[in-house]
Amino acid sequence: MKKVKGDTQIIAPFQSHKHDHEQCVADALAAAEICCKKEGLSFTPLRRLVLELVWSSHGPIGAYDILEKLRDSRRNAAPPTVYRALDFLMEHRLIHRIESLNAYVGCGDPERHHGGQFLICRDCHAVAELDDKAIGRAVSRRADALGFDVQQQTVEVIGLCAECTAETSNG
Amino acid sequence: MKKVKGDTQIIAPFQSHKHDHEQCVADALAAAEICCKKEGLSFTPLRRLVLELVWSSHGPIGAYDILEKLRDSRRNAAPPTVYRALDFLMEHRLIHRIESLNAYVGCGDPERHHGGQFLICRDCHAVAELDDKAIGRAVSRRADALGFDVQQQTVEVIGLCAECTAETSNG
DNA sequence: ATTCCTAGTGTTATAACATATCATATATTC
DNA sequence: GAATATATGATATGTTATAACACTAGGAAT
Ligand SMILES: [Zn+2]
Ligand SMILES: [Zn+2]
Ligand SMILES: [Zn+2]
Ligand SMILES: [Zn+2]
Repeated sequence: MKKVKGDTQIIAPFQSHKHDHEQCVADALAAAEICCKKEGLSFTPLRRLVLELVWSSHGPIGAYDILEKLRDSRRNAAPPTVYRALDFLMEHRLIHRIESLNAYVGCGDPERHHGGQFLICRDCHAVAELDDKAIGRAVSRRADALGFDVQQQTVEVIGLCAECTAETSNG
Repeated sequence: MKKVKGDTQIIAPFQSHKHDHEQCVADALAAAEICCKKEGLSFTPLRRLVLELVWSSHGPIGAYDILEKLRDSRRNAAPPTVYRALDFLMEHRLIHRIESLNAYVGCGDPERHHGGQFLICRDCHAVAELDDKAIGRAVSRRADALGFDVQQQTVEVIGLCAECTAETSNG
């Protein structure tokens, strides 16, 4: 996933179905290393491995799917093993949780603080991560009008990505 | 819950902590009766009771909490009893599911088609249901720009409602 | 009226997701 | 190196949701 400097609205775009995902994973891990070093966090092998598994998935992945893969290298991993790593990664914004799927996805830009806005393809499970100011503002405006003090936003949009739409209509 | 004709943006506003909730429940059940009759749906006693339990709760309520209350009158109710009723109610838009809470809440206007946008108070668990065009447009605009075909939106905002904010700051 | 079908519910079991608790190991700090 | 804090191991349990099959009541078709 490549950052697009200057465009503060798209944290992570949809990737072509054929892109080099190995590179995405490598980049994300490198970014996480830097991020953790900068904040003095202990990015242990276990946490690193869980992050790698999350990124390796083609889309949001469930905790128990992570667990299953994790057991390839850590035979006695148990649910808490995974959930503790996920908690760490979420706390430090290296991953996000997709509430509507009970699943986790790598964050496209851990260094920037942002709420989660996601477009999720029902077909290929690709995810685009946004930090769309217009959406945020629209929410804030309505909340303000009602005297509501916003603490956390969840915006998850399910649908079909451009590639899948094309493939479907070409059939 | 009173409908505000002319304002198409707020499906169901926050209610005062002291409002007559019995009346909300009664109104909602009456609306559901009409809605089901109009569409030729069988609004059975079980489904009616589950809807009543959802509405009776002060905020979003979990399936197993519904189950527990349901057992007061239906001793051998089991999870499928509840989930089947919830499925029916959701399919016909009489309730919504709050993804971020794994909980269910009565719909403030079942006759109008709308996506779910919710403000949820962390303190008193009150929920305001919106159909804010500005939010919807902001999402659509960004989705269109990415060639994404939106099928379903989840917008759930956690925070503090006006009354709770006031109570908190007053001490 | 008998047969057939369907929608709704009952019943049991299990899948899927998440946390509590206590023990052990491994780093940091002094 | 002892004390402390952090991380992980291990076991059990809690919470949310669905699968699978049986039974019933009521309407349509013959
Ligand atoms: Zn990729
Ligand atoms: Zn797709
Ligand atoms: Zn509604
Ligand atoms: Zn409140």
